[in-house]
Amino acid sequence: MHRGGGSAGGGQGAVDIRQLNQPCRTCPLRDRPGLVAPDTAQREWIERHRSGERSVARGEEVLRQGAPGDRLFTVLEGVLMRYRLLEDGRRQVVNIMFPGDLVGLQAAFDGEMSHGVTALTDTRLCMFPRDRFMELVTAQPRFAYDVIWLSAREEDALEQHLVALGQRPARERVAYLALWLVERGLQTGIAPQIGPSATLRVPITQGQVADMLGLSLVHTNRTLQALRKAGQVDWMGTGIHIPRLDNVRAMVGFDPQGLPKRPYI
Amino acid sequence: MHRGGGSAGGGQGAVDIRQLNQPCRTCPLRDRPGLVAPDTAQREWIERHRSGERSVARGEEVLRQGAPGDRLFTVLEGVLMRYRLLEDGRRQVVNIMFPGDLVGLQAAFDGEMSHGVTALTDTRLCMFPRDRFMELVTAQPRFAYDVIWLSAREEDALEQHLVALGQRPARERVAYLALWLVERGLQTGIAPQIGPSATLRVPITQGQVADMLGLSLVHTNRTLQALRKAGQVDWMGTGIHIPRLDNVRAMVGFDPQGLPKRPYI
DNA sequence: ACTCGTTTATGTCATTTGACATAGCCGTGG
DNA sequence: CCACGGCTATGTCAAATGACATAAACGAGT
Repeated sequence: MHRGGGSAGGGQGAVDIRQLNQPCRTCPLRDRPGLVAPDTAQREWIERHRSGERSVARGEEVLRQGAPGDRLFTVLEGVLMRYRLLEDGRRQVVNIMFPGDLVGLQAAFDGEMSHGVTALTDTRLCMFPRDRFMELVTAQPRFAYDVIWLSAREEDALEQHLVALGQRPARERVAYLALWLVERGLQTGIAPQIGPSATLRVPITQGQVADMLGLSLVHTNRTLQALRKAGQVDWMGTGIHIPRLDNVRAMVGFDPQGLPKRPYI
Repeated sequence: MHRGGGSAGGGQGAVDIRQLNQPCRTCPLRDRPGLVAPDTAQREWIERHRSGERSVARGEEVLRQGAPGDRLFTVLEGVLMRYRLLEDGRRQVVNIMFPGDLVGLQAAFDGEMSHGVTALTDTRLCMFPRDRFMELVTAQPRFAYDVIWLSAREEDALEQHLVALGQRPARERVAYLALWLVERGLQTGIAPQIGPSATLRVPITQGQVADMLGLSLVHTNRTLQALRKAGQVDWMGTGIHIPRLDNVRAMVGFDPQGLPKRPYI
C-alpha cells in the first residue's frame, strides 16, 4: 500500500443498500453529454434484466476482491476506484470508474472478483445478476456490440495507465493522471469547464494517487506540491483543478480525438 | 525507448505476405491444450468471414500505430508484441500475444490503431476484415460471448502488468514477466515443461523487456543476470528457462487458478 | 471544545534505478 | 574471412525515488 506502511483503505460511512426500481426513462445517464443513450427498445430489455439499483456511500467497498462475481453493474452516478491487492498488502489502483462504466465483467467469467471496487463519492449503481446480463448480451446483438465497445475502451484506458507507469517520470505521471481524470469528468459532464480551465470535484487521497501511480506517498505529496506551485495542476484533497487544460495536454501528449461518445447499458 | 538512447525498433527480415486459405479444420490452434476449439458450425462461419491467412517473418511490423484499423486477426502460430509509442520515441510494450489471441479489436472501433504490433517469432495470422468480423460477432451470440471473454482476459493481463509496474521492484518485476510468459507458453502448448522446469523459446531482447517493464536497459540487464545467478530465471536472448516453476510462482504470488481454457475465433 | 484517526506536509538520509562510456559478442551480409 | 550493426555486459557516477521520523492540519464523533 503506497510503498511502505499504511492504512487499510476505505472505511467510514455506513452501508446503504436501498433497492429502488426507478424506470430507465429517468436514468441519470440519459442526457450526459459524452454518452449515447440506449433507444426505447433497448431500455425495455434493460429494465427487464436488471435487478434494481443500489446506493453506496463514499468510502464503502462495493465489491470485494475474491468475492463471487455473480453480479455486474453500470455506474449511474458517482466515481469509484478499482484495485488489486497483493497478499502482502500492496495495492495497485487499476482504474477509476465514471458514470456509464460497466463494472464486474471480468468476474462474470472467472467466477471470482480479481479486484476490489470502492466508492470514492456517494454512488448509485444499476445492478444486473450475472446470468441475466449474459442473456441480455447474447440475445441482443446491439448489447453485445456495446459491451465489446466498452471492453475495448477499458483496455485502452489500462494501456494508457501502463504507458504512464512504464515511461513517465513522477511529475509527468501525476499530471497525466490528473488530466485523464478531468477529461473523463468533462466527457461525463461531472466536471465543469470554465474557459480554459476545468475542475473535477472528486475526493481522492494522496495515498490513493500513490497506489495508482506506483509512487510512494511522500513522493506523491511532493510532486503534487510541485505541480501546484508550477500552476499546472492543483490537486487538493477534494478535487482536481487544472487552470490551463491545453498546457497540461501538451505536457502529457494528450490525444483529443480519444473521446468518442460512449454507449452504456 | 528503454529509458534513454536507443535503436528504432524491429527491422530485419523480409515482409512476407502469403495469402493462403487453409481450411479451418487444419487450423493449428485445433488441439492446443489450453484452447477450446470452435465447433463445426462456428468453423463454417469463420471460414466464410475471414479473408485468409498471412505469414509474417520474425521482426516484422504487422500493424503500425496510427494506421487504419480495418482488419483484425487471430494469432495462429507465433508470438507477437504489442506496444505504444510516445511522440518523443519512448515505447511501452503493452502485452505479448500468443496463439489464439485476438489482435486489433480496439481499432475496429476507433478506426485508428492505438498501438503497433511486431512479430517476435515467425508468425501466422488468420485475418478478418473489420466489417465482416463485426458481422460475425453481432450475428452469432456464441462469437459475441467469446469475444467478450477474450477482452476480459486481455484486460486481466493488462491489470497484472499494471500491478507489476506499479508495485514490484525490478527483480520481482522481471521474474513476474518471465513467469507470465512461460505460463502462457505452457497453456498454449508452445513451452515444454520437464518436471519442475519449463522453457519458452521466444527471442526477446533485453531492450524489449526493458520497454515492457519500465526499466532502463542497463538495469534490466543487471537484473536478468542477478536472477540467473540466483538460479531462478535464466533468460537468454533466445528464450526463457525457469528451473523451478514453483519457486518463481511463490516469489511473485502466482495464482494457478488463473488459467482457464481460452476460446478463439 | 476536545480527542482521535486520517490525511497532508517537511526534513534527512538510504536505496534503487538511470545515465553515460566503453568493450566484448554474435549473427548477417558482403 | 572480414566488417558492420545490434545486442549484451560492466564500471562509474548522478539523479530520482523511497524510507523513516515527526509535525501540522483536518474532520468526524463525543
